[in-house]
Amino acid sequence: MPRGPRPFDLADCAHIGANCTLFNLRKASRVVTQFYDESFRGARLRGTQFALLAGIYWRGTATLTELARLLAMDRTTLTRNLRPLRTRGLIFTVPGRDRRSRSVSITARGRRALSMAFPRWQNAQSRFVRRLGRTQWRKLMHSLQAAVRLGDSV
Amino acid sequence: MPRGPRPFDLADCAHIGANCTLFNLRKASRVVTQFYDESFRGARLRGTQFALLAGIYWRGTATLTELARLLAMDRTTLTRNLRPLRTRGLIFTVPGRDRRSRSVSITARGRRALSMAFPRWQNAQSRFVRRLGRTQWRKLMHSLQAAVRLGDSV
DNA sequence: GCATAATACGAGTATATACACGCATCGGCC
DNA sequence: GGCCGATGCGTGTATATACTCGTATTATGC
Repeated sequence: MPRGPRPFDLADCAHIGANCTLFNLRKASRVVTQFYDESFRGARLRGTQFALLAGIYWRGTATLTELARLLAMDRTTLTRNLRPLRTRGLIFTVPGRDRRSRSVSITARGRRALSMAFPRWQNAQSRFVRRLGRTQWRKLMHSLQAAVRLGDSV
Repeated sequence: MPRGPRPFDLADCAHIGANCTLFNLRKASRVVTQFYDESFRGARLRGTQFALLAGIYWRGTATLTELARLLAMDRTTLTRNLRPLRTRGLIFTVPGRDRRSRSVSITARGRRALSMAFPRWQNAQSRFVRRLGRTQWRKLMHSLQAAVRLGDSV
């Protein structure tokens, strides 16, 4: 007769390293972050900051909430990530339509920093695509964007 | 006659959101982390901590450096990530072969926590695979593992 | 017009991540 | 046996990330 559910699923935990989406995604994130930051070493921007600044440049003026949603980032995280950029005068915030909201924009200095760092991004990006192979890279990008879309509906 | 390289590549920066591997990977990482952590809400472990604990369980006893390499994680990051697990008595460290090295192992309490949280992981994992579609999920995993392998040779 | 829900934001707290640096220890070389 | 590079770790510092809570403002229902 059945003994009911096992109390321990420990044996199954052995396969988490191979099967867990979260584990593998974060691991890849660490690897790629370090890969890109190699190219940004010695620059005053990191890869993450460069991408954020480029996002602000691309988006034009946006409120914190809009930008956070665009980046699938918690709003309070965005606020804190903006701080080093703001301190260095690469971005600025002004009151939005409401007296509640604040809008973020890139400064001239920010545009200069962006264009100065662009070759470093290009270097990291091309190194990465070459090492992975363009076909495999495209698959990776498609898969990532499919995963990101899951967040939109939530 | 050629004018040399343009001083500004700002126009190209507009495409970073679509092309940058780092940006898209970190964005996906945020989305998926939140997706998994929904299932771990109310539990005493987060998704990341569960995965780390499962890794320690799977690996058996390992030094910090070995484990960090296995996770593609900076050694000092691992030390800090272990702290909350250690404080709660889910893992313990003993001197290794050397008097320099320290080995990490899971405790009985850690095994219990792991098996208690396993259904939550299973819930998140199955929800994710279902939402993404099994075929697309497999592609994602393959792509991520290919990206991770880039770190091995570095 | 006013009470109330909804929206927008920051601060506090905690984890996740990595680099630079320094300390302790080990192994090899003389 | 002692020096010296290599190895293993922890701490200090800084960024990256998200949740909870509190405050201010706006919109809505009556």
